[in-house]
Amino acid sequence: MKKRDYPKPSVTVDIVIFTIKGDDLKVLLVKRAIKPFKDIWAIPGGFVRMEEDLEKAAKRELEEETGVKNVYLEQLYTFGEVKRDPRGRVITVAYFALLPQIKTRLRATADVSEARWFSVKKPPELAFDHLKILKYALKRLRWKLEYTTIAFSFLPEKFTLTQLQKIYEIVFNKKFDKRNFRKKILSLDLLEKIKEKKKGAYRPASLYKFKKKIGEIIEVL
Amino acid sequence: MKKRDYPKPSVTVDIVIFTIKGDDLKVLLVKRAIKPFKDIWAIPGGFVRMEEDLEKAAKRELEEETGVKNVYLEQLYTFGEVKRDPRGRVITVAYFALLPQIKTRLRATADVSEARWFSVKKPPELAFDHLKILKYALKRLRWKLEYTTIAFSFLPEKFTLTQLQKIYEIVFNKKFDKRNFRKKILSLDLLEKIKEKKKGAYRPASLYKFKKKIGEIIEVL
DNA sequence: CCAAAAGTGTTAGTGATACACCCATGT
DNA sequence: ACATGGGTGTATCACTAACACTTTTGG
Repeated sequence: MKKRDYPKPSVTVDIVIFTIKGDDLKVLLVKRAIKPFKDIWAIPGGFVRMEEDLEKAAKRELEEETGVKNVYLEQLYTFGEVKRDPRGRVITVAYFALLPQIKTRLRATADVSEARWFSVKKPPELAFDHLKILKYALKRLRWKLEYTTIAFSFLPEKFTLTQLQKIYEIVFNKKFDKRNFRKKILSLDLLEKIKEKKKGAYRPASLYKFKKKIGEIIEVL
Repeated sequence: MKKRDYPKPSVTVDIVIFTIKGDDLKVLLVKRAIKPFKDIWAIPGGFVRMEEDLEKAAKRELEEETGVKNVYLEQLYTFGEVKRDPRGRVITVAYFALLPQIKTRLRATADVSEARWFSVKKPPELAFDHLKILKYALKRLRWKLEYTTIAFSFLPEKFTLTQLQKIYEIVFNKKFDKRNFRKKILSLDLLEKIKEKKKGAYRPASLYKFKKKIGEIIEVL
């Protein structure tokens, strides 16, 4: 039996890409080169192609914007209100991604004149319902950081406990007690101390690495 | 600027509807009356209409199947693999709903020859990737029961602590200690003891009601 | 008075928090 | 020798888990 073709909504994937730079949690935003919301900042995304899985579409967009592969990526929520896009019915499957503190080459594309990292503390005016999406992503990020091991996704392979603690302090925007933090992290038995030490000024810190493979996230509830 | 119309995926909402009957957690399934997967059981759902919000579509489907309104409903996940529907590209936004133990009038529709409650312990063969969706919903249900107050969504307005405990025991498929359970629940200060007692054989149990309005779910982490 | 479910406290162990000083290195 | 971040232990408190008997009612 063949079904008549009813009009269909458009489907996009948008990706809230977080990273940590300096003392700030940053989100990647793009400036729209086309209407609607021309010259307004937005969460990067694009239409889902017919022949590509949703998650693959998200990965493609992520790589197009940042040049980065193999990072933590998770589906966030699907936004499907009728009136959220003035052009017509658009359903957006939002993802969020965490990038380690590496140099990314941000790229402009046909629809986008500029891409930049913004502190989540003071985002610019955002197109569509993207502020809502960003807030939702932040909530989920904090939650995941508390109850899983995704924090490691922000770090390079080798890192110090102080670096790790700083990730938590930045994301939650508060200080933690050094001894308690270390006790708790080490008691989870997720880290391996490696011989190497961090070079640089002052007393060198021990480097650790995550025992599990990259991308393997553990619930530590 | 008008964008050319590219081919678009179809979008459906499917709803995993749970309730508790007797000593079993049940899920509502429908038998498909049309191809593909004709006469195979499936999670109820349907196409999203252009002029209706996603969540509204889910509520409509829910009411069509069960005649019930105002129940707990939450977006679960969006399934968007290319090959998940043999008819072509279909993206499914899955929801899950919890029904109190009430008499529902299950309804057949044009696409559905029958609707029935199945124990989640032994579901029949399911169409499409619906087994995956069901498993995902179960996982989320258990999680939510542990860390929020959705358990009350399974109960009528007035209930006994034993009824509440039984919900937990059924969903987690294990026994809990009566004293510890009561202590914990009561310490959350969510329940109000009401004067009424449960009538029936043996010692009558105190009835309680949830202090918050229906649908108000609280994280109790 | 018997059957059945309701109701109730204490103890031990575990994990969370609060808190301050010495150490290793580079300059 | 000093400035800077690295590294460590203990005591208290709150929460969790284990465990068994008495009470109330209907029949």
